[in-house]
Amino acid sequence: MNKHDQIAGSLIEDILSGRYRPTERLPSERDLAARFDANRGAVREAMKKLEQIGLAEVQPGGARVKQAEEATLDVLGPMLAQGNVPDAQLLDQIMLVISHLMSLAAQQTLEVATQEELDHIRSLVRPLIEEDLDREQHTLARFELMQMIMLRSNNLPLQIIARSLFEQVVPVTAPVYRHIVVDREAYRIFGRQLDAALRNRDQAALRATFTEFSDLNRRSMVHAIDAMHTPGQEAITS
Amino acid sequence: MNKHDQIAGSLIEDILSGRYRPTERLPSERDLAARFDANRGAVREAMKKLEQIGLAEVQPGGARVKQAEEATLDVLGPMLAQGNVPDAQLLDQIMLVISHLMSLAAQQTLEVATQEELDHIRSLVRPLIEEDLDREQHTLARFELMQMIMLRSNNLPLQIIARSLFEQVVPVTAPVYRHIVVDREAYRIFGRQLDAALRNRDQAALRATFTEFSDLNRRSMVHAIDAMHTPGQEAITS
DNA sequence: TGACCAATCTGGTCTGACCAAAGTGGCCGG
DNA sequence: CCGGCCACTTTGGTCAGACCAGATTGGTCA
Repeated sequence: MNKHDQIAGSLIEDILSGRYRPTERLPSERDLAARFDANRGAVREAMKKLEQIGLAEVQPGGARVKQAEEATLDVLGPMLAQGNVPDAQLLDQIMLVISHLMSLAAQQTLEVATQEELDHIRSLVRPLIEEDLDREQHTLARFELMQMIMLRSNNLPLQIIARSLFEQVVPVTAPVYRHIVVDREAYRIFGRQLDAALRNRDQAALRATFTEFSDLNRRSMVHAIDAMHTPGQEAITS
Repeated sequence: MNKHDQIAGSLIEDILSGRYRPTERLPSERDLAARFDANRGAVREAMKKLEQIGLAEVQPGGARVKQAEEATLDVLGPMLAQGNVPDAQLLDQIMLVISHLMSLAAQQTLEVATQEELDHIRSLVRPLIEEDLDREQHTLARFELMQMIMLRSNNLPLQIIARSLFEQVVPVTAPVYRHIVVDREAYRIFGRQLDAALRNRDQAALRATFTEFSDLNRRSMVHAIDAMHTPGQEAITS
């Protein structure tokens, strides 16, 4: 791995775990270079990364630690990655936000999308209702549906936020997916409601349904993580 | 100004204005260094910034331009700053998202905040109802109220997203504020509804009211920008 | 014509140096 | 003994030059 990524990762972990506290000064770049047996340039790259994430503020005279509330979205990934199992509460918060953004996107889509585009979206809903997809296919179909709705909302900020959140969440949740139980029947019901709302161009119904749809994703995810905390018989194969 | 910020700014403008198109290769760092009469290190810093914003992808072999949909939230600021007057549609989209996030935050706050915290929030609503604030004070009071609700929602991702969006919006909208007409009476009405919803811990009412509250902010902002497009002097009708 | 290969170009990294500004501690005057 | 001032040290910021590994490219040869 890159040396500056190692350094950044180590510093991020130090900060998130509380070994360096907000407003505290970080060691000087030269000291860090010595500690990590690295070039000062490598340390500077690492500090740049910390600054980008929003965990540190680098100024002539020294760098200071900032608190998570002042950070950027990029801090969520490292925060989730702390510990063996992703933090369920934080993940729940993220997915709650995603859920509401999806709902907003659906509403926007209904406002601006052409009939053809709506029909295309409905064609993405159909497999969730009719076909008997395995877990992977089902997950893929859900993602595709959400992506398309985001795209058709034609709302750039919305798209960017949603994608950024997904990028933070996906890497840490990927290993969780094998623990997720897909409630196909629930998705079928929501699929039918979604389809009807799209067909009738019913904003209120669409919003409500989509909120439930996203919440279903959310609950099953958080549920799977809780299950990982209390491992059952499923041994993790290497 | 920093040389690498100049370079980054110039490149960002080039990309956003379409002089470099997505998937196109950017000139090599050495070429850019020559063009801007700068050190390659400075160019590299600039490229790091482009990468952070998400407008370029730097790889061994060359850097390529990415499209805005693949960028990060940080791209919104530069996008808004393009042109003399902020893009009204983009700003409207951002504030629509903010509006919904605020509504979500209000709902969350109602769920998790203590009675004392709720009372504190109500005390922030009161000036909007009772006192006769000038434009600046009124704006400040609104900001303070929104910040507090975000804080009390106790939802880190929500706080981060909202703050990030504000950071993108505030610099470009600051000069707009003098054109904003504050509809105090409308705010009074919403203030009373907000206060009632907080007092009764009425989630539905709070969400609905807060959506309207945020939408009022949104509309007045977009309206002010439209006004800037057609300056007051009734010179020539095109 | 198509596959292969070598020259070249690219970003990635390192070294070492100098500068301006912020932080530090000692010194001097009150 | 205390407080303000000043010089010194440390810090990040910037630059120049060099080398490396991998990607790109264009020519060559089968």
